[in-house]
Amino acid sequence: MEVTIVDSQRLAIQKKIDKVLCSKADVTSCCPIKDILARFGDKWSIYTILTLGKEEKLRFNELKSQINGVSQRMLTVTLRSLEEDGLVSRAVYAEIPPRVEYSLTPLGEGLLLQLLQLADWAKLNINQILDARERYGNKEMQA
Amino acid sequence: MEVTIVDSQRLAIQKKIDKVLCSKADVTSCCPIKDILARFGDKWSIYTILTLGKEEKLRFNELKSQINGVSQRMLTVTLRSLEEDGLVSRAVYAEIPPRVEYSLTPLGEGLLLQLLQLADWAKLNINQILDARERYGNKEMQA
DNA sequence: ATAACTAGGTTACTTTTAGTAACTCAAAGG
DNA sequence: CCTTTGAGTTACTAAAAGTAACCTAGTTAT
Repeated sequence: MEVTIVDSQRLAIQKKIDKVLCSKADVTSCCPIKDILARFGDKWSIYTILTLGKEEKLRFNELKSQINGVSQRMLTVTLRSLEEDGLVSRAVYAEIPPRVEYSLTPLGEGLLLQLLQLADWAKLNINQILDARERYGNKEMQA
Repeated sequence: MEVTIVDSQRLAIQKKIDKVLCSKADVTSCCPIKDILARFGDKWSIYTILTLGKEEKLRFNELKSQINGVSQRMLTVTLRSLEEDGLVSRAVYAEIPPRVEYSLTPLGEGLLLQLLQLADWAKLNINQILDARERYGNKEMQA
């Protein structure tokens, strides 16, 4: 149970990594994984996608109240960038007061499914990570 | 091919999301997915994990030259935080000039496998995202 | 013997990005 | 005519990412 990657897997993994990393020269221009991860590196994007995943449509203030701690500006900025990438769609109804409904696009739902897979791994391993952090903290103390 | 999530899946997904989001109150304290994603939200962590995945051990400057564009400080900071979380291990040899070897821990290799899965999705869908961005850019122009 | 090189960092500084608080719009209700 | 409502902006501050120059201590080259 010590080794996660066995030698037979290693070669295939190395090939895959090479493809993911693209050639060294143009990491910034073509690397899809960087692009995708940059998308939810900021903490609000994940919550926004997950929250929108629960109900098919949500209005701005419904989202704001369900995503605990987000400010208006941060939610606006997050939604705009998700919309820009085609992960979230925004429907504006010309009413007063205004009504705007947000929902995941099919592409956004696809990403949601990936996030949930990652969440499964996270749930299984979070304790190992927390333990490691604690050990590291103790080591720091001594130094 | 339009709809990614069919109704039969919807309920299971909603349940999963609820678990992932934890209760609204303690998002900051317990949410594993936030913790995991926060880990490679910064752009260098992904590259570091992927690069370490290719070879079992790498020295500081080998890493630095393989991760195109990273500065010494950023690599140091990134490696320290990965080490803190138990994803990367750091072996120091008391020589002059110093030798320090970095490698993925089993936990880190587990995360690597997850990242590669995500990369598969990213590769399949990056064009849709780039197209959406272009459309959005054009819409902006008109406004 | 001193200048430059090495590996693996730090320190001090600058630029981006995240985040907060207060303001806007236009109509409806009191 | 003053407040409320929903969905945002604007102007500002705090925090994070990133850069450039420096450090250490022993080895080789001049």
